[in-house]
Amino acid sequence: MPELPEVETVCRTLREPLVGRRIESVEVFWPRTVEPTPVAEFISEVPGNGITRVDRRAKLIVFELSGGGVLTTHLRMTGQLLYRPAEAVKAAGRGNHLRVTFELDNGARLDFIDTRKFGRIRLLSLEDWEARSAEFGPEPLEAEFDPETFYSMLRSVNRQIKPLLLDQTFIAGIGNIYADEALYAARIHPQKISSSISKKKARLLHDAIVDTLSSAIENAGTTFRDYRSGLGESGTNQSRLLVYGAAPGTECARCGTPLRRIVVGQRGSTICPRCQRLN
DNA sequence: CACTGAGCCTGCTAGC
DNA sequence: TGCTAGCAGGCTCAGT
Repeated sequence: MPELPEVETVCRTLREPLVGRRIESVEVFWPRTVEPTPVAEFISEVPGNGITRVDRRAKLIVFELSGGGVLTTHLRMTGQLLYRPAEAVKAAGRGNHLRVTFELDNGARLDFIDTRKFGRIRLLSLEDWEARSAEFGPEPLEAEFDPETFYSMLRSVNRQIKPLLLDQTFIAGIGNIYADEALYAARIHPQKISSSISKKKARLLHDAIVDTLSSAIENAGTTFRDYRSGLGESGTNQSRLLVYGAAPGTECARCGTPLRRIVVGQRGSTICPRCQRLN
């Protein structure tokens, strides 16, 4: 599932080929992908726009358009945003799971492929986008996210730490993979109540979040199955994960205790029962 | 306020 | 072997 490092990688790989291009035409094969904009409106509004910026906010890829609007793309679980150079367009064809395609002024194409159809592409005014963006919590790789701030954020609510990390209005961009990895690195149980986390532990968790996300970006993201960069390449970070996706019976890399799979906030979580204790 | 459950989807897999 | 039921999972919304 694409999280901050995967979305950042897609963003970086698409920026160079897309900025400065113009969208010539759009085809929508699955109408719900562009909800709530009606397909007819999407198709009439988007073409003719130049792409002036490609950025990331939380797990969204944001395309700033020359006409003043913004396209935001959320990949959810299985979405892929692939740049097809002109010479590769023919071979790419329509494929099985192509939901939306943008044809560009250089003959290239930007394809939104999404097996499970959970992904969304939204067309927003700049004002609406700014309002939406303001609902997200801080970006964990920005300077504003410092240990002191994080500690006071944790103290401000009484919630289980893992669902809290997954809450995009609390902190932006973290999903199931990196929540499990960061909590394991900081030796914090996913059900630990946020307000009861010590200042020292809060710093450890802060640093674990930053380190986990940064090194995942350096490794171009985690590819389990569907995730690809904007140019179709797999990531390599999966080989560095210590808990997420571990086979049953896998031993903790630190203490050798068999890892355990539990459910927290309705999501599967892998922990070391010895390193990550509730009390 | 904090948490739970349904719904959105399809591909894979465990179990028969 | 062939089938089906159930699971996975980010996010939103309604309900407790």
